Amino acid sequence: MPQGVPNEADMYGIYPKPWGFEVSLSRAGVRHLHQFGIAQWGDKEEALRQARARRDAIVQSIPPAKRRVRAEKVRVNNKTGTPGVTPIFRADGSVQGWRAKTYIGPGEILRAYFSTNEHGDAAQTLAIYARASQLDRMAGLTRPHPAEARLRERTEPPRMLEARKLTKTEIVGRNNTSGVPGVQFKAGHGEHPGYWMAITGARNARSISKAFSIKTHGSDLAKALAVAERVRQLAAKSAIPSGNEEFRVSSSQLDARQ
DNA sequence: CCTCACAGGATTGATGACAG
DNA sequence: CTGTCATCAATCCTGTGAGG
Repeated sequence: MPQGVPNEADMYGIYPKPWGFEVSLSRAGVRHLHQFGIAQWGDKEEALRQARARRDAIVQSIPPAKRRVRAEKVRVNNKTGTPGVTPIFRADGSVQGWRAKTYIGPGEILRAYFSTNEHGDAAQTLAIYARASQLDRMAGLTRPHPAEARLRERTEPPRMLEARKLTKTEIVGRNNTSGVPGVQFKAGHGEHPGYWMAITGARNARSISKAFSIKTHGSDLAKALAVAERVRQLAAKSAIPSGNEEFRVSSSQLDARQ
């Protein structure tokens, strides 16, 4: 359908973002927008794969409008009540005739004219019938994008999403120094070597945190204790994730030390 | 500070309306 | 009959604010 400069075929409806990819398709006035962050899906390739799968699912489940339906829609600037049918006026303002015009495709515009001299009041009706006849020549769906039809008519269903989306508490921030979300290093004052700290935010409450001194536990154990504390904090928050490799590894490391 | 949902503006081609 | 302009609707793109 009418559009800006179309994306490359494999990127139809997909827009790269600094943080990942956005899927944005519009059907029947409804915008279908989904975002796939690199942090949530592990890497850029996986985020793009997920975005494509979602895009394909939308394209295959929601076809674009039929061209004929769109052509029959009465627009706000229509003055006759019948799209494609317009009166032709003489210089004195009287109606000279009625015309039906329909755009079928490039280089194929159907036109029919009915003068009031020849047909009288029936000219408008004849033009309306002609318009209906012209619309019978209009087939197919609107083309939102050159690649849309190929994607929609693909026989195989879109690949289902195998990867698990990370929750917010599992996402490792770009500036995270520990590799574990919610666990961070805090420098100590003066000669103190510092701390490993677990911190978890709480909805409608102050965040909870606990520090483990490197001076007391040593760097590795302090970090492991902070990771374990983070797990405990998440459990207390009733949001403990399952099957998270990061936590399993960290917990086993802690177990080996105790 | 980061992610993400949401909103809205810019851009563009298809189409209707209209003038000559 | 033909050309031009206005409008529409979808894609493309950017900004903002909530939540963590």
